[in-house]
Amino acid sequence: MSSDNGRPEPAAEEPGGEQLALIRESVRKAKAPKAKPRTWRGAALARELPVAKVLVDKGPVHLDKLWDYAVPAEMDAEAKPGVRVRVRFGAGTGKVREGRREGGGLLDGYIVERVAESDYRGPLAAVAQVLSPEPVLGPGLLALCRAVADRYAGSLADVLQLAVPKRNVRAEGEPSPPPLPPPGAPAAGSWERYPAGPGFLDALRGGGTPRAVWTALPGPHWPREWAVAVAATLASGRGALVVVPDGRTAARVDAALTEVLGGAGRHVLLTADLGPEERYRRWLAVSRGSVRAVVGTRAAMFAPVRDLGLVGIWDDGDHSHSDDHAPQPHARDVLLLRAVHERTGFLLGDLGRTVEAAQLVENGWARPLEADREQVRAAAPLIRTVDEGEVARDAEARAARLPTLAWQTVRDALTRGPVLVQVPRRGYVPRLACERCRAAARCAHCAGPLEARDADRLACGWCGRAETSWHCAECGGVRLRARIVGARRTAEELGRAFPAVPVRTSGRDHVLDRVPDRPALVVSTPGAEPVADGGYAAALLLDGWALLGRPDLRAGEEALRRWLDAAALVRGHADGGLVVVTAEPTQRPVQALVRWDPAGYAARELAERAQLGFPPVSRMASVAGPAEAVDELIAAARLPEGTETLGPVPLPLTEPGRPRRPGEPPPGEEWQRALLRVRPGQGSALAAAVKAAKAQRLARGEKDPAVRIDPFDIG
DNA sequence: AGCACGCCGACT
DNA sequence: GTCGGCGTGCTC
Repeated sequence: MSSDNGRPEPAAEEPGGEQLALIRESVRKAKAPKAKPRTWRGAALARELPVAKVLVDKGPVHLDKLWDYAVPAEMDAEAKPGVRVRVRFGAGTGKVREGRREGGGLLDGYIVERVAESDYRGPLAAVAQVLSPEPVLGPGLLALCRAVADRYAGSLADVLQLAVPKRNVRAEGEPSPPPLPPPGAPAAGSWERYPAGPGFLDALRGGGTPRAVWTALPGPHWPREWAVAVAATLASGRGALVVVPDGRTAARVDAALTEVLGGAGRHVLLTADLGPEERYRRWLAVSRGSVRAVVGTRAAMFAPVRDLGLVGIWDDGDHSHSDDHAPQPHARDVLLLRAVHERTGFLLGDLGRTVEAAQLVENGWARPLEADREQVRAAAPLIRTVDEGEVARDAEARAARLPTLAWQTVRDALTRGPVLVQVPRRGYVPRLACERCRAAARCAHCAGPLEARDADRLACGWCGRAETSWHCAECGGVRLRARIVGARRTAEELGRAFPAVPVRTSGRDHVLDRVPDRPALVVSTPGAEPVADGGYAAALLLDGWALLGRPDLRAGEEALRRWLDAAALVRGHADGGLVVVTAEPTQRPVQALVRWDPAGYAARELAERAQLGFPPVSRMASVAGPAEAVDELIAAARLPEGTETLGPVPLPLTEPGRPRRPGEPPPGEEWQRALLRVRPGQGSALAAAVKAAKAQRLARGEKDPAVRIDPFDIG
């Protein structure tokens, strides 16, 4: 019964599509293009609801609407809402010539709805084929995808490609296991360490929808705490979804869930490294309601969990939470949308705190879920700082390239266990800073970051204005210093210094998961730190200035995040854990680390962003493309009143050979980028205006600039 | 994206 | 007079 062939041979064997195509052709022959809709009545159409509203999933963006197709009677049973279909699209009108088949190419899509009548004034083509009877796009998932598309000024089709996995015939053919009954309520366990912890769990267990920003205590307990929160939600008869930045973390939470839920039947792990087939198998288990708890990486944010009671995200500052496919939705935002639309609880957990999380707390949408100061002090290691200036003055340190305190700390700690050494990755471009107070140099007009254009010319990276008489807004200084990325400290160097101790490395290429509880030096780049089974005895966080000097609005936040992540792997103060960070002790992120006060840091940062008109308080859209395209899009958009346009400024050329990231010019093309900035509360109006302008331009077949809402990687 | 239709210049 | 340029617009 295969119907996939390109040969239009025996009409009898080809159900539906061909037959209706013929009918339609005869209609066209019989009468002029317009009028006479429904002449195809009498064909073998479904008796009830013979019209399918179809969402075409590939092809040009402006097809971002529903199209009506006729449902042949043979397909009636299978052509349910949510199933994948193929339809003929385009160019159908004129091809009456003999010897050629009518209709344009076959496009994939989904049936969104079955209705009784079409309001399209013309003959309907038929659904060409139901690809599979599996309803993969339910009403909830569709509504979510629509909301995400609007939020990001993107097309529904683009979002669907992120949300619905590719079909796999084998996985789809298998039944999913029957659902297990909800588990019993778990004990609060280490959640007791947070005053509001047990109450949060009680609310979940009781069917409530609590919302919290959770600042996790350093140490190894948070994966299990996630598992307990999920179990409490399952106990209420609802589902739960937790999104984490990477597969390593997902595996840790998955293991904790298996433990807490007493087996693997009630939850699934959804990560990219499963491969398409297994991933689809698990996704189907969720979609079919046989599993109601999901932990996974960012694509799992769309998982169609039935009767969702809790959405969670861990470490929302990690860049992996932002999808790199258009329209680049961020897991935090998608889960926020789900929490609102699906009326669920919300838990954002982090060792630190992003400015966005601080905003959720500040505007009262979520409650802080934090431990008392004494708990924090006991769980966190002791933090010592070594000033860069001190390193320079200390002759011994300069020779050894490590300050004395760091040497002593390592030597001492190595008698008690492994020592972690965090070394920034190379390739960070430092930004310009005041020589006296080291505040970032910002544009006097729009507060964008100043950049050195060539030899001595300064210009703003946002609005492009030249700066000829810069002076520091903080201290009045007039001299800038451009910092240079220093040499990377290598594992070999440390190996020579401590010949008796094994040296392990973990970085982009080889990421270690765990290291045993034995003396060893573990050299790692930020984000790749292995977990030490008994906690590290100490950690060195080297070259802090390289993290702090990044030309990014989030440099401080990001540096603090990297440090907290590494320091959280070190034994607590009570167990002798010690961290040495080489960075200016006067810098705010450094002070926040020493006090272990990420919430305070984020609150201050948020206040400052508000004052300077930075995201996330102000909302922004970035528009990048060829100069005319950018200008035209902005001119055509009916932007909310008071929208500021910064730029356009030329973007750096893409070096050939390097994989191109979205929003970057193709090699050889010169692109401009403008930033649109609106006041708080106008973010969705901005997205809607840009989306409308994009659609309008695309309808005329013009090249569309790359639009990004809330870009986080700007100056 | 394709592929129509549609309204102005070089040609038999 | 006709053929044909590719500039707008539609595709169920």
